[in-house]
Amino acid sequence: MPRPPADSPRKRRGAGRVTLSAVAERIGVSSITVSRYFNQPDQVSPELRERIRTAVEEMGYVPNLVAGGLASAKGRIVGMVIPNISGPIFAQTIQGFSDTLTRHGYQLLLASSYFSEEQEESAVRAFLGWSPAALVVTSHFHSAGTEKMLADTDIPLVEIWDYQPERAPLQVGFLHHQVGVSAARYLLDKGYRRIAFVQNSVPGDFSALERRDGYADTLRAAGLEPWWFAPDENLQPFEAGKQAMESLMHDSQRPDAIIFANDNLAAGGLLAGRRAGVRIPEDCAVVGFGDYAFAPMLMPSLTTIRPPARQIGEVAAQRILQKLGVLTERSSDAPAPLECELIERESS
Amino acid sequence: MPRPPADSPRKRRGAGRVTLSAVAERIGVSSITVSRYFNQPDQVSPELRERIRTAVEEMGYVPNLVAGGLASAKGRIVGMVIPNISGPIFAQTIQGFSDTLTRHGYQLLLASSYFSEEQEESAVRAFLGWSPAALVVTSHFHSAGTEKMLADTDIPLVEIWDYQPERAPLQVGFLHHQVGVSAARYLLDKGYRRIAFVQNSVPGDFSALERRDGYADTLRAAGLEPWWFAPDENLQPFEAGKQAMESLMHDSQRPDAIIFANDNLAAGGLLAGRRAGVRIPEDCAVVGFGDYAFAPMLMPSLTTIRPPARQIGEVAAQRILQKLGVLTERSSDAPAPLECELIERESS
DNA sequence: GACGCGCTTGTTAGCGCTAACAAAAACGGA
DNA sequence: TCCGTTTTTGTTAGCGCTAACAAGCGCGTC
Repeated sequence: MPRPPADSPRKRRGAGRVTLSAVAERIGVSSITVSRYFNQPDQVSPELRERIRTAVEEMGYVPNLVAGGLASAKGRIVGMVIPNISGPIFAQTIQGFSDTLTRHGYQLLLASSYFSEEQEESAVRAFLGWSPAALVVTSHFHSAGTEKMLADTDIPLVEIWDYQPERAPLQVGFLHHQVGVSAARYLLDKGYRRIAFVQNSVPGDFSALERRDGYADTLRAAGLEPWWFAPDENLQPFEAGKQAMESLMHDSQRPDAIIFANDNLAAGGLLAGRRAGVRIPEDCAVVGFGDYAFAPMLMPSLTTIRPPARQIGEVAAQRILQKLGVLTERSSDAPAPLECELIERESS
Repeated sequence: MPRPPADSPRKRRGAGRVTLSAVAERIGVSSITVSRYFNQPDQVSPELRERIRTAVEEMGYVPNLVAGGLASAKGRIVGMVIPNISGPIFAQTIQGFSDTLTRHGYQLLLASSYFSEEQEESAVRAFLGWSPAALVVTSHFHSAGTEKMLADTDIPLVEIWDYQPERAPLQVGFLHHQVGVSAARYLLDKGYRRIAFVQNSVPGDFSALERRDGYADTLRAAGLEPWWFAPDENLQPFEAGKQAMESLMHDSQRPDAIIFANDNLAAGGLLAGRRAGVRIPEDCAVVGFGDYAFAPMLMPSLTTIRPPARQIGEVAAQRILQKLGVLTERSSDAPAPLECELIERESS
């Protein structure tokens, strides 16, 4: 069904669109009344409301949010910059965020940064041009330009994924360091002593390093020496995990447990281990991070730490809606880090 | 770092923002010249360009895209409505779409429909309010209201995921029916004869039904009787897959191969089969759809059909950019369905 | 009956930018 | 040198909507 070309006696600009004043004229009221019908319906008498509703429907009027945004200097749009969209975790965060926002009539403007500060900066700049009602960025690492832009504006900001007490009011996330601590402590409690860590192969993912540091601190506190393996940067996570497992199994200090920076790595590790005849968890326990969809499907199923991925999105949206006055603040909303959960399965 | 409150002698509206005319005034030109600097730089002399560049940087000017969009009646924003964001396949499509768009200076406005025509309609309505440069919707099933809105506007439209020859110019997707045919023919060629199909448990996902029909047609053409199992609608796909496998294994007509409507179902089937002592593929072959990330990690690894998920997003974006005149059409761009690939692994 | 109050509707003046048209400046060839 | 053409810059008039203020109206109160 091809669209017709622009209408022939075409107007100079904005051709063809049904406007607010057209609706108003049709039923003989002023345009501001129709505007109120959409924005503050209680201020319009029920009788008029009904007439407007009918006219809007008949004429197929769709409010021009661009014009509305310009006039009121606040559009019902929220920008979100996230490292990637298709990652199993961030996708859930986006979904939770989008669902909560949409329920309250806000729209989501999305861009991905691939952990690059430059891409983040250009996304933030573009978003600011839309005068969004709020902005969401991932983590607390930003370029100087981004920081400046964000500081120069009054637009509410939320940082997700990480959590830092000193920036608490604007953060919705969890303590990555604590994740490393939990994983290490869990393995120590089970009696493992030669515990290695496998880093993420994605450059720029600083939160993975914080998890590693949590692991390292915990081992040192127990009088043990932490050590980690860094896979080649150009490898896909699954391949990187295989490489790590193969390498660690040939280490003179062969570990009896491995913490992987994420489940993709761990899945690769599991496979490489199985191929090399390593019994898991008897010879070597494995713990991942992320609780990706496949974690319970693996063989053996994967012990992992589940981040509150969807919850982060939902809470971030709630926080924003509160700042905008759409949601009234609930009493128990003192900023606090969200909780991760250790899911124990067969691999440990 | 708390934001300061609005500046004290606050202006009535749009307080504090650096405007185009402020930049123009600063260097003593008219505002249209600065506007041209951003939109048609070649029309501005190099010397002025340089002065403007400096002023923009010093003043931290960020173009107001809302105002620009209103004035020119075309914003550099593209709306996309997709069933869900966190599904393993659609996430890749979104990523490919977003990446391609962003490279050309367009922004992505995203909403999810959860296969609901009503939610799709309200998303489309909201998007239209932003006068997007183009719109992307999933599949060709829309409510009457959606169809009407889309027909009443000149905004370029692309339908992704499905492909129908009769609507080809606006579709970017593949033939779901063909997927069912491929899977069935593949199994027939390998000598399987009692081939069952397991439906998706998500209501509204019509494309899964088309895959089933492709399977059924192929079996009938081979003189065999197709039959399928429909899991309970409230079950998660993984659980639904288990239920299906358990049920089919107790069927008097026990199948020697099963095609699952997607990989999540298949993964559940694999697990249930293993638990029940069914040898895969010796007792029963399994084929999925989607090539989700975990397909190669399962035990046994899963034979599946890989849809061109990311490619759909990229091609949709290219198609749009061509319609907008941003990308010049390449010769070989006659509309055609994209190709799926059968990935043979251990489960068959 | 005058007054105050709340409710509903209207008037005016932009929001910040760009399309269309217009004019001035630079250039080039006979 | 002059005129036509191209390049560069400016003027004007909105895009469609809403903030702020204003005004009309009905009602109850003293």
